[in-house]
Amino acid sequence: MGAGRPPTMRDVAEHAGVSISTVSRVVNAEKYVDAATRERVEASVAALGFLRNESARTLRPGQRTATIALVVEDLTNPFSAELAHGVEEVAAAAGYVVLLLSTGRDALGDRDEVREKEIVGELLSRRVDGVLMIPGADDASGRYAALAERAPVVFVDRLPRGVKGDVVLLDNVGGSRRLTRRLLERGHRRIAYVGGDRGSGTGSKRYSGFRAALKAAGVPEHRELLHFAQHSSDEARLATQDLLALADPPTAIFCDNNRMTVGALLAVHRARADVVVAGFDTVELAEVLVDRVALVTYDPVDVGRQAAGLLLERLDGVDVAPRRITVPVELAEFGDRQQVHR
Amino acid sequence: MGAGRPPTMRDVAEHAGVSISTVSRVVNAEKYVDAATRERVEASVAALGFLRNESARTLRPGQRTATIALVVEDLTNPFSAELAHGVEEVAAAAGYVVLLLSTGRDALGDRDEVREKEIVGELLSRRVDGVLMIPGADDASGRYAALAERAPVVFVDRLPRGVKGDVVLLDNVGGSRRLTRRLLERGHRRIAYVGGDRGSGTGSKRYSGFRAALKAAGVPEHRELLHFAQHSSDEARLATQDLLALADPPTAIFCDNNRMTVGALLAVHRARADVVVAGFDTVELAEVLVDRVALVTYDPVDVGRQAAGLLLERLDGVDVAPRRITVPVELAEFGDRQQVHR
DNA sequence: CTGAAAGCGCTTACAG
DNA sequence: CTGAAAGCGCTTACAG
Repeated sequence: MGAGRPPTMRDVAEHAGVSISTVSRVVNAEKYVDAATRERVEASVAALGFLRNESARTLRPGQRTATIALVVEDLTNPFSAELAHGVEEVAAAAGYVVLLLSTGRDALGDRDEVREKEIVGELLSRRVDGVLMIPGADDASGRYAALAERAPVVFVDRLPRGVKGDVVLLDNVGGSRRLTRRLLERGHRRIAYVGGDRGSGTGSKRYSGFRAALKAAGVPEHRELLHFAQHSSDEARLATQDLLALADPPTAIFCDNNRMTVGALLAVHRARADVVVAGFDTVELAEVLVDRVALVTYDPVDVGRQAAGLLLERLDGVDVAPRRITVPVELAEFGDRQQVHR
Repeated sequence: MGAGRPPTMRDVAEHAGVSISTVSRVVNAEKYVDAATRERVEASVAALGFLRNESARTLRPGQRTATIALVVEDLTNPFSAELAHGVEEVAAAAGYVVLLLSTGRDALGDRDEVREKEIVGELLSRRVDGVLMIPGADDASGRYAALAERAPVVFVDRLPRGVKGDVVLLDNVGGSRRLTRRLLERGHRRIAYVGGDRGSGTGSKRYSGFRAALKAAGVPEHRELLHFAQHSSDEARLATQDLLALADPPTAIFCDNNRMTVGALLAVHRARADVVVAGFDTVELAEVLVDRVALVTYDPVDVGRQAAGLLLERLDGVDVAPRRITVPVELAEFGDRQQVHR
């Protein structure tokens, strides 16, 4: 490891007996290079194991770094991981490379703003060509706007308040409403809600869909059935445990993201409770989990592909007003006893 | 988006009325800068929104790119995603950024060598400071060796034949052996094996552990119970289906990675079969899945942290013989009917 | 088709 | 403590 100084174009030029300009032309596959010269240079490139220094190439204004960044909160969430997969796939096919940054969360479960500002600086310093980002809820500090001013940004999953830019969204309201309506159709009237961050655009959208469905059906919400601000599957598990212990427990539990669903499934399984677990997001092996599960599903890989596609278009010079793609979602039911039967 | 040319040190120098050298000193927090000068420069940096161009900095020999690369096969595998999380965490804390590359697999389920060579070129061109890589089984083409010659590489999960370098391994043989022994202790004698890529160091290690346990117990292997080369959970599901349909079906099924386990769980669940599913790797919600599950578990995030740690040490100049870390694994049983009872 | 030269934005001895 | 100058490895007009 750590060999000597890597060969430069100058080394190649000397080896091939041509000028640096000519080496550059060959390396960049330009036309108007004599076939024999080209061959000689290519032989030297191979002989020396020359690989163009990308930092040097990038230095000249107007040159791209061929790098895009993906900023997520936490890659251990399958949504982020699958998203990243879709992004990488599309980026690689277009000759881009992906820089991966995690924002993490602070002790309260909020985005770490300091870390996010640090990340924005990092991205701008490195002159990435564009950024894909799952943003926090708002942009009070102006960090997203500052970023978007200097580089094309495509937001994923939500658009922070006060920022404009391309965005790829899920049908959060529609998905929640349809799932809730389905539960109502099955006869459920006491439907609990176990939700994550209510401040995140995503969470509030999903809750509003849930609410709209109840309202449309004339079914009242029950205070004691609503649990917000659960920050982990473990917290969701405990919340669910509480719900199941109520004198008049819910017959269905709506979970507003995959972490919540996992927690609820665990609690329901352990209690051998007779309740439908309904959730937004795919959970692997859902059908094997609990007797009765209903999910809002979609393909996070596809979300990543679409977001990367939008960004690449911007990088190719597409200069139109901010665009919005909404990825459709589907309903999936598992277990044959979805109906309420109490 | 896409503002004008970003400000350079020269702009800052003019704005502050000092030389470029002085700006550089301030930006790099060097000593021996007059306090007043420093303040003036810092004010100009803030006023102009200056961010040092990292490509330019990097150009000078001996300067780091502060970039490490992580090369995985497929980020949709939770192992890779959690690994990436651990890597990013440690890298970020040390001031490094992570470039994420996926090799993918070709139609036959093998590593795409062409893509891997492309990736190696990309990494070297970008002068990443170091590389973390889950390698393919061998290095017939010499691509890993070529990479390791020019940059510090830490291999993860397996060391390709014919290459030397630091490596972080799991206790594949030991984990498989212990799990298999446990099954034998529970009375199982007909234990099937559903395995992925047998050529990958990982797969062959896990199989040899399985085999060693059977041998030690004097239990013969049965040809019809061995299914190798399953490339997806779906293939594993079908293989399991076949196993369950045998005249004399297995009482336990050993799955050699998480994909296999998922497939087996689905098949067993659908068939309501009375069989223990045993597997290497964690599968989320394992306890909720099937009546009887036994797993070899470990923390992939920790694997990532350890691998990144080794790499960072190399980058800090640690110059010792190739090192090997083996991450311990644990056994976890779910369900209270692990014993064979037929 | 090819080369000499300027310049990209930094860092780093070298003077002072 | 500060500045002028060289140089990192490329690309790109500009001549020829």
